[in-house]
Parts: sequence; structure tokens; C-alpha cells
Amino acid sequence: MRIIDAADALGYRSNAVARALVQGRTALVGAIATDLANPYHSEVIGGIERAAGAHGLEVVIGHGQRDPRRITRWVDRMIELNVDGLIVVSSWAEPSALALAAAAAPVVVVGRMPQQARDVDSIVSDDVGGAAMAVRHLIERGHRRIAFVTSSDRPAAMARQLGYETAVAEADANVPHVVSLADDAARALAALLDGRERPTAVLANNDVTAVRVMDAALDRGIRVPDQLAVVGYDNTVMASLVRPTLTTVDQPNDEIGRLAMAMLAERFEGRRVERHVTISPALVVRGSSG
Amino acid sequence: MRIIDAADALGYRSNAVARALVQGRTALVGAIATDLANPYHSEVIGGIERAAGAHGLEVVIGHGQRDPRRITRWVDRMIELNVDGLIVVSSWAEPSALALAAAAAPVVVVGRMPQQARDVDSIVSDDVGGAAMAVRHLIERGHRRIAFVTSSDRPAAMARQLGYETAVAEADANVPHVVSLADDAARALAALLDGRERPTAVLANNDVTAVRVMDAALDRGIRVPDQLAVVGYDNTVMASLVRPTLTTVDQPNDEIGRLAMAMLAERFEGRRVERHVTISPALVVRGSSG
DNA sequence: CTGAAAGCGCTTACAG
DNA sequence: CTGAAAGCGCTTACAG
Repeated sequence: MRIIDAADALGYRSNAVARALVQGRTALVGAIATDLANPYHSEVIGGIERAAGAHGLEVVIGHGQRDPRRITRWVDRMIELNVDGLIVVSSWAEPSALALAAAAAPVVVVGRMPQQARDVDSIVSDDVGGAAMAVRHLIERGHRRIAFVTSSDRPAAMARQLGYETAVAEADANVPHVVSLADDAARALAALLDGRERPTAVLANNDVTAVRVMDAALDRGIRVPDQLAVVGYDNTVMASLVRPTLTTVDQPNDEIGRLAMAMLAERFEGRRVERHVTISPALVVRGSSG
Repeated sequence: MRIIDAADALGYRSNAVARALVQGRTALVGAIATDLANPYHSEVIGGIERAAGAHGLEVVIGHGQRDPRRITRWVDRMIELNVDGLIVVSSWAEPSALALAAAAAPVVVVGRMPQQARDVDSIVSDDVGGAAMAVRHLIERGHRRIAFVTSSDRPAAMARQLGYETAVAEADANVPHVVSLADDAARALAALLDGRERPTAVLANNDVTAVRVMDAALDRGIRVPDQLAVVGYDNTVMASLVRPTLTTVDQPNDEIGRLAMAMLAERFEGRRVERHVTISPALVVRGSSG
């Protein structure tokens, strides 16, 4: 007891680095996010953290800052830090780096990768289904000229586009009308909104894009939702802040984080086979779709 | 070379934990944030990261999740992880834990602490000056009945209230009228907006509070800014998303992050005396103040 | 210049 | 039950 008191008095703290070296485990889970400023990512990480507590694990976060190289470097760095498991909330990491990492510790990717990495588990949201659900909602409200506006050619956006195309095809509505804001956004928006055959509804690949469409419409005096219905994707905070509030597709981010942690735990318990889970999104109807 | 090739082929990676043990340094800076979902915190951390790169340091992030105990525990954990320096983007850590940490590695707190911790450097924004600047702006626009609405009694909010009180006093405007949303927000807003002596302008302790005031006003048919000017604080993304867009007080978050990293670097170079820096905010005038 | 030894701060298995 | 030794995977200082 006197020894312990003396240690406390001197401010002694056990060196976790040395402990990790001998125990071969750090009790650390690494979480890498494309962009922490994006609330979607911080919510997923919140879910990971809450679940990690139950396993006696701490979550250290690496911030990718929307830079693919930085994200891939974090994968390497986390393995060097000897994390016991790694959750990559990003589709931007190099598959080869992920496969290498998976040889050292269990790895779960949250997001739709361009290609699978060996021995890496994954969680994706059903983007095809979510986008189709949004389009069906617009069709139910009587819309027949529905455009898809996208700012990305990442796999998630492509899957949403596919869901859009599928749903307009099955409803015998318009021919698919896809507008990309990637190059000249102002011009693309002008072509979309100033033409004679203006759509009556727009599905956007995410909330940010949806808000850009809404702003462009309001600038032209086009009323939302009366003259143009707009639906976003991701249900970020901005969806309930803008006026009119934005109808959007929601994903259970907290739940996704918990699941990612649970999948790591299964690996700790000995699972050897890959596991790939698809999560179902849900439509949140607000003002922008009438 | 053949040995290196073989190591590569086997996927060998140097064990950073072992290296850290012998070198006595991890090349890691810990960054702890109250709430990563808050863009203010993720911007500061972005600034830290950009500056850390130049020093060959990596930034690991601990997420406080708005839980004071969790934040304090992260301070302990980061020291156990042997970070070379620690930046706490939060005012919620226990001063005693910070002082203990500072005995092991340089520590910089970004935020206004209720009390100073020994050997801990700090960066605060001039909240008194920022709030006074906002009030003077409203006075210039002719307002004489200006209220301060706050949702917090944390030191930053208190300093902003002080700045408000100082500025209304010097302008010979109204007597200070402070409204707290801490207990019964709906009732407090009703008292503020439904009374006969309704203010013509409101300064809020932050943007979230400002948006709540704006929404409450719009619900009552009170036009912003014509019948009620509203000014926020922090210049979060939501300030430019709401309609009317929000006049607010901006802090150079990226710059604050860089400075925090620079202050750590000074400690690495041998600085022994405490350093406390105050950053000047700036007013961003938008639609909500007319 | 090369190679083996000592040691970073712990935990664990073992001898006393 | 207590105490000393071995060893985790590296780096560094030193002997050859």
C-alpha cells in the first residue's frame, strides 16, 4: 500500500506501450474516417465507440481529410500502432493496403468499395434499394418527370443512380435523366432548370447536392416543392435545417457503427470466413417533396 | 536487398510500439475533442493535422462525445499511449488530470477553462470582444433593445454574456436582458418573443441557439431580420444554410489548430514557461441582421 | 563497416 | 505466496 501511495504521489502511470509490447494486444481499435466534418462519419464512429466500451476497447480515430493517400497511410499506421482491430469508414483506402492490414488484425470496411479486398469484412447500405424507394415515393406523389442529379462517380453514387434508373423504368415514367455536377455545376443546373422540359422532381445523390439544386431553383423563382420536388440522400443535419426541410434517405449510422464493432468482435472470437452485410435504408419524408 | 525483398514479400511491418518503447517517443500527437460532430472541433483538428505533418508527427484523435468523464479519461489514456504532445480541444477536462498529463508531455488546451491547470498552455478566443463586436454592429444598425440568449453557463458563454453587457452599457442602450434556455426553453422563448417589450435584436451564445430563436420567431410570424435581428456565434456551417443566412462571429479555427501545434513544437524545443494566447474573432455579417 | 549485446518498461511463467 | 528472470520487438552504443 505504501508503495502504491508513493507511486500515486509521484504521478506514476503504467506505460501502455510497454504493456502492449509484451501482451501482444493494445486494447485499441483504430477507426479511420474519410471526413470527420461529415456528420455521417462521426455518427458511425459514435456507434463504434459505444459498442467498443462493452469490449473494454478504446477507439483511436485517424482523420482522412478526404485525401485517399492519407486514408491509405492511416491503414498502414494503425497496423504499426498494433491496433487489435481496424474499422475503415471510407471507400477510399487502397484494397492492397487493406488486405495487408487484414493479415495483421481484423479489418471491417464501412462503405461501398470499388473492389473487394481479401479477408476484409464489409458493411454497405443498400443504395440501389434506397434510391428506388425515393423514386417510388415521388411517383406515388404523381411525378413522372424525375431527374437524378449527382456530384460523384464513386460506387455509392453509381449504385444510387442504378436504383433510380430501375425505379423509373419499372414505373413507366420518364426515360432516365441523369445530370452530373462534377464538371460545370452552374451550367448543368441551368440546363436542368431552364429548359422547356423541366423535371417536376429531382433525386440527388446526397443532401449537399440536393441543397444545391434547391438553392438553384429558389434563385430562379421556382417554388419547392410546388414546382419542383427535391429528395436528398444521407439524412444529414442539414436536411432538417434548410427550408423547406429536405426529404431524404436515412441510414442507421449508429447501428452501422455498432455492427462494425460486433463484426470485429466475431473475428476476435475466431471467425475466419469473410462477412459482408447490407443495411437497409429508410425514407424520411419532409417538406421538399410536398 | 534480398532480405528487404523477403520482408516485403512476407508483409513485414516495423512494430511502432516496440520502436516507441526504446526511442521514448511515439511521433504521435493526441488530439481530444469534446464533440467531433461539431464542425468547429473538426476544423481545429484539421489545422492541427496540417501543421503536424511538417513536424513528422501523426495526430490520433480521441472523441469525447460531450461526456466530461470520457474526455478526462482520454487525457489519461493519451499519456499512457505515450503521445509526444497533447492538444485538448475542450474545456471539459479535469484540471488535475491535465496537470498530471503536463508532467509527462506538453499539453495545450484550446478553449476557455473554468480554471487554469499547472504547466498547461492555452488558446482562447476573445469571447468578450467578439460578443461586444456583435452588439456594436446591432447598435450601428439602430437597435436599442437587444437581448442575449444563452443555452450554456460554460465559461465561453459567460464571457460572451460579459461582452454583451459591456457593449450595451457603453452604448447607453437597453439594460442588459439575458434569457437562459437551459431549463424551460419553450417558456423562455415565449417570454422573450410574446411580451409587449419584445427586443428588436438578439445575440445568441452560439449558432444553434440563434437558429432556435429564429425558428421560434418565424413560428410566430415575426419576420427576421425586419422585426427581429438575430446574431449567432461560431460561424458553423449551419449559419450559411439557414434562411435568412445568419450573421455570426467567426473564429479562425484552422489557424487555432496550427497555433496549438506550434505551441507544442515550442515545448519540444525546450520552452519551459507557460504560454497563453488569445485569438481575435471577426464578425461575419449576413442576412439575419438586416 | 558489421554484428552481437544491452536495454526501453512492462507481464508472465517459474524457481524458491 | 514472493521475487527474480526471461522476453515482447525494436534501437543504439559499442566491441571486433
